[in-house]
Amino acid sequence: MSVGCCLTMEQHERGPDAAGQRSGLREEDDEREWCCTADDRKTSLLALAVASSELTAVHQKHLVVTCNYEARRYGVNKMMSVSVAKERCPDVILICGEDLTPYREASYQITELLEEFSPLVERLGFDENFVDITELVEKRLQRIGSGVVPADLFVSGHVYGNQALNPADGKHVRLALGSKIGDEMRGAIYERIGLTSSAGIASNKLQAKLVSGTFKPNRQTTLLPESVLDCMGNLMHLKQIPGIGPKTVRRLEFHGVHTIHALQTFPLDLLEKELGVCAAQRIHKLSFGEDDYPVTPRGPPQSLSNEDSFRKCSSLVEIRTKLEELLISLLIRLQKDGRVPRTIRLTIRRSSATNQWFNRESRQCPVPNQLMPKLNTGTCELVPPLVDILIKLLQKMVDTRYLFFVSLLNVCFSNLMQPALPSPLKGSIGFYLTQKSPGKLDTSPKVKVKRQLLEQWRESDDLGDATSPLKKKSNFLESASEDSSDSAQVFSNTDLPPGIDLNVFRELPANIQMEIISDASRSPDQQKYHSPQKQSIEKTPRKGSFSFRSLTEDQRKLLVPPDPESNLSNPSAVHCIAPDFHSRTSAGPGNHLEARTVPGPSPACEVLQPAKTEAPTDQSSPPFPNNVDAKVFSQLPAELQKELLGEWKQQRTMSKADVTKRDSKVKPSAGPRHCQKTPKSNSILKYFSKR
DNA sequence: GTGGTGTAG
DNA sequence: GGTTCTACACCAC
Repeated sequence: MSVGCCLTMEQHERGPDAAGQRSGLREEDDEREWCCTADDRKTSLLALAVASSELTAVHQKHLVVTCNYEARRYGVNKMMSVSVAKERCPDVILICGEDLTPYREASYQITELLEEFSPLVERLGFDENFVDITELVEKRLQRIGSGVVPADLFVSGHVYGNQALNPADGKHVRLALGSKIGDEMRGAIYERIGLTSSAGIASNKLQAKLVSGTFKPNRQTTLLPESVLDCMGNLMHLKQIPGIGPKTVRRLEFHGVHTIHALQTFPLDLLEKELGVCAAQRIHKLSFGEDDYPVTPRGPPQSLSNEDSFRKCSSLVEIRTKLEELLISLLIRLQKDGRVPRTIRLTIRRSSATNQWFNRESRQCPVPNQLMPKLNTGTCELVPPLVDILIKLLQKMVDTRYLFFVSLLNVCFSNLMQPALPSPLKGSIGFYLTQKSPGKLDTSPKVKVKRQLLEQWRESDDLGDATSPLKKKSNFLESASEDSSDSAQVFSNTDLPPGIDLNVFRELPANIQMEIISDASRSPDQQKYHSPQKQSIEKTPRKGSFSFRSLTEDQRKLLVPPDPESNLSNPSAVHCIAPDFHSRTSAGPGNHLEARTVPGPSPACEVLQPAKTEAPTDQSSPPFPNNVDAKVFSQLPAELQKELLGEWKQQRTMSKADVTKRDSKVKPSAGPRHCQKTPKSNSILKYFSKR
């Protein structure tokens, strides 16, 4: 029999000495009464940012995604628009919850802590973890002696349905021991990270998850086998079963299945016809509380993505700006992760007159070989070529010669591979040896990672292709070893930075050893081999710190080449101000957005815009360009119409200057795309009628 | 490998 | 199909 534990983070109670500072959250949040209920879903970690003593809400874009009880007393609620929240509660403090960096990092700390108990930890979102504690339980059972049940055997926390424990039942004994372990885990999370949590202890993942929320906050519940059917029967909705989402619910309800009981008794063959054999059998079993899916540690994420949504984005200039921002924070994460992506994907969502929202659509392509080695080095020079690739992917989905509206952009790096060589640009090999969350190499014990790295080093040294990245590594070693040829020192543990295994260290090439040692002598804030906690907690900048807007001026200079010449020669390096967008996304005090410095020519000359084909800028002319059909325009949502009018008006005032600039600075041969003729009048109809 | 769908928090 | 920002599994091709 297996024993599983599902832990859900929920609360942040201690002062800045605990998780406040360590997870990079607001230091002033020193009193916390915040707690989340079982139905809070993803917001519990976001809630960490909420100062409970004040009226506080977390928002993403124009929506309040969560708020504290103080704010709720004034009528603020989740999923309420920010404007309504402000109306009801003018003093509410709004915290932007769009940058998930602090939550992601806190989340990985928790997972790592749980891995100290058992290697079988499966993350579910940012705030839930499944832990398979079967082995731990068995060990404890052996310790107390088989068949001998201690008289003081009891269940830590609650028992579902108040069912009495039967000490003669082996399953009961194991679950009781499991409850003790669950208690210890929650204690450790509280002691070391400062978060309270709820837990469910049961015989499988489904059951553990379902009971974990029975008593909240800061409580745990154990489900004994005899209560499983009760537990399932008490679920009010099909959607409460993890694995049954809204689509499946609708399909089930279409066939008259509205309750758990109805699902249990629904003929399996009909279910298989409707959902397919696999899915049908799975959810049928789930309805009885049966779940044979094992706890599966996922290791590091399989992809890294970043997205932003907006009401509309209709020009390549805006798209480029957005893509740059998304890419920059992604590249920083990629650098921390240490792996190299082989695939890049762009996902968009577009809006139109007829359908407010399209489903997402995406296109992906391999990352060009020449870019790959640099991708995790944090260098800014990759932004322009990557943006170019993304624009090409966009143009596979959208004909950008015509008017288009995109309301979401998502950039995703996937197919993440360990680099063939630790990048010298990274500055520290120790980084590879010790780096863990959130960009960790692996969640397995450090030694294993080190061995893998050493194997990689050995393997790569055996290869002789002069053009391969591996050979480049070798070249790097050769050049480096010239400097360190006399460094055949004998090192002891005291020479090494914390966390580096001496035996592993000794197997590294001499020059790499020197690099690690020289890293150790740097000032602490320069070092990259903090202990995992230090690295992920103390070094974590405050919320929003990884977005371009919040970078320091120096950082921006690093990321945005200041040379106007380079911008001229490479249009994709042009950076623009998008005041309209920025003002919409600005997030209140402490998170305001700044206009970006704009080297290079005006971005307006870069991309075809509807305004460029407008009628002469006569005040008496229609307010929109003459290639836009008035009828079609009138079908657009009022909001869009308003924004377009404003935009076109602005462009009209700018167009003269732009044309002059373009004529004087840009040669006709600069790029066919930029010189394409605008679509014929009314061609916008094509766009709208198609969809 | 690609692209879409569904699910999850 | 309520948002947002992820992440993964699965399937068809």
